[in-house]
Amino acid sequence: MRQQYFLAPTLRDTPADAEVASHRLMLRAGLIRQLAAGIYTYLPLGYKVLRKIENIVREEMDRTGAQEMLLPALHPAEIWQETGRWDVYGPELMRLKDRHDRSFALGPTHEEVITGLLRDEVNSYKKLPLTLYQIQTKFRDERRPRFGMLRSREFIMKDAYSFDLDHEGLNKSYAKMYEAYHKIFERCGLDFRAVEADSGTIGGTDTHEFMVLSEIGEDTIAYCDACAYAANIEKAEAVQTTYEQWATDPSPTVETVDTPGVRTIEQLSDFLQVDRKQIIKSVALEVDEQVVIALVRGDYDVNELKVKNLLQGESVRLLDESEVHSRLHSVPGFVGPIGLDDHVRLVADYSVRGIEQAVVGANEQDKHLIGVSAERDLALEDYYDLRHVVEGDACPKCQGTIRFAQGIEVGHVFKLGTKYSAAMGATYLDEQGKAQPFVMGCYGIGVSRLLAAIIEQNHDEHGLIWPKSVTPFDIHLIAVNMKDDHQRALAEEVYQRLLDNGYDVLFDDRDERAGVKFKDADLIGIPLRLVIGKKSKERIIEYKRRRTEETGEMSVDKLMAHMAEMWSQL
RNA sequence: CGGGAAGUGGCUCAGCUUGGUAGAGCGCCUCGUUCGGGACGAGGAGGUCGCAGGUUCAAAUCCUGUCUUCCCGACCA
Repeated sequence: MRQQYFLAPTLRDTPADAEVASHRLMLRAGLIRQLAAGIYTYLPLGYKVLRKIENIVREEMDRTGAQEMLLPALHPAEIWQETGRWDVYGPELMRLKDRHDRSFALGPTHEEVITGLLRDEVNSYKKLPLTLYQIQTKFRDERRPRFGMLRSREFIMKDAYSFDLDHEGLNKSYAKMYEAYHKIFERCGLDFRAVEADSGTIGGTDTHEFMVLSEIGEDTIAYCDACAYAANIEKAEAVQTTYEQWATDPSPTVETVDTPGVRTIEQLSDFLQVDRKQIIKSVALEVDEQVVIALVRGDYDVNELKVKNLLQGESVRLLDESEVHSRLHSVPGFVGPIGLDDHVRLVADYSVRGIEQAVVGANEQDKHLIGVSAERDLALEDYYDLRHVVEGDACPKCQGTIRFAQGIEVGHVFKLGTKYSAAMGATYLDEQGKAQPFVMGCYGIGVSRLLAAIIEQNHDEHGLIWPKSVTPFDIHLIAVNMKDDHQRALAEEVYQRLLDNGYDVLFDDRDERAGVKFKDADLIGIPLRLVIGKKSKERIIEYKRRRTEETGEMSVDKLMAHMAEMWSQL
């Protein structure tokens, strides 16, 4: 491609609205332009990379035996109503009406559509297992699109769906995908971890997220410094903490003390001169319709998701201040586990077990209770893992220690089971002629997010640095001075020879000064650069590797041998 | 949805406090000089100052409303 007419408008100044590196560089290097919040145009350069990523995904999917297809992006409301997700999915579902006032949605994911298809088209155990996938534009009306392509409202996703006879089959399909995902992200040149996760609104049991390690990642990963254990912080197991670690003398009787205006654990710890570990934190939640108080030791935080999962609820949220009064008959900042109404469900984290002389809220303005014994005074049936892990926790799998890292979620694999097939009556006939629901898995990769994640891990202060596998061009050929006849002629010759030998070349044939060309080349980040300049009369040209900045010279007559060697070393 | 910031030519921004003529740098076009890390000179094109309403003889500037974008939080595949 000749750069003179190639639409890759580079910017000298950083667009004011771009904060994160990938967004900034994609705009500056001319990969994308923004149309609206979370909605982007892919310019030729950006689209070229995107297609390379798609092809890696496609190759690895095909290798597992999955079949590519394309489902509609526009979905009639009825199919979403069948599974109940028309209501459950909420405002993130982009909805619209046609001229007859019929409701539609722009697909944010395709469980309904694919399950509906299989319900009609596959009826026999003889046709299973089956895995189908597509690479397609998805729509999600994010509350807050941000970080450029990392969280957008219209994005490109690869979604795959497996259909099996039973859970054993699902496990095999899942394992294949899990392995394929590793290959895909390795081929993209990424530093990533597969982590255990919560399944969220898509539903299902087992699930892993694929996280690209990055400081700007929105997810926190808890990983072990000794073994392979890694989990999203929302899911990470907290090891049962034992009584002996913080036991104090047995409690005397419970007393009420005045604590005017003391509302936080920190203030309380200062005010009463007690260790935070001696305070029992009471968090007021609603799980589905049920009011729940979750107890955790004062130096920990409640993981709401764990509370929801313990009670097998569908939703969880904090009660707001007015609800603490109206539904809990307590006072915000002074909520405690003693003297609650019967309808309130009390659950406690392992860390609460055995605390003596504890401090808790009194459910009265400006009052706390002291001298509480968890065993004696709290009517607890049992203790559970309800807290967030913290750095330094013990690993749940080995003797190691938990550390945190930030990650960008680029892939997610779920075992759905029969959640959708049962809801939609999607069944096959087994060998006994009996109808059985498909046992399903679903597997997503945010392809456009992957593009941004690759950039987050592959750039420097000058611009992009493409991994070989996804680079938009193989070689950036620069003629320093297009007005010099020797240089121009040699550049044209080299360009043709590279093309003839199968290299994809961006040829900077613009009538620009050398500095402009070099700056743009650094910004665009093609891994190999060939510069045709002063020594063109001697048929000598220079090369530079973008990533290492290594430079050198070569004779044009040995061009192909050199290129083959340099390319193989990338 | 709560909090904060910002909308002036393609990009980065000044002007607004104290109302009166719309500016700079980069980019773009023409000519000349230059030509290995974002050149220089001269000339030129390009802007209903986000939109609507109000105040005023007069609004980019003051007032009200509204839309959009970004950041933090809440929320979330």
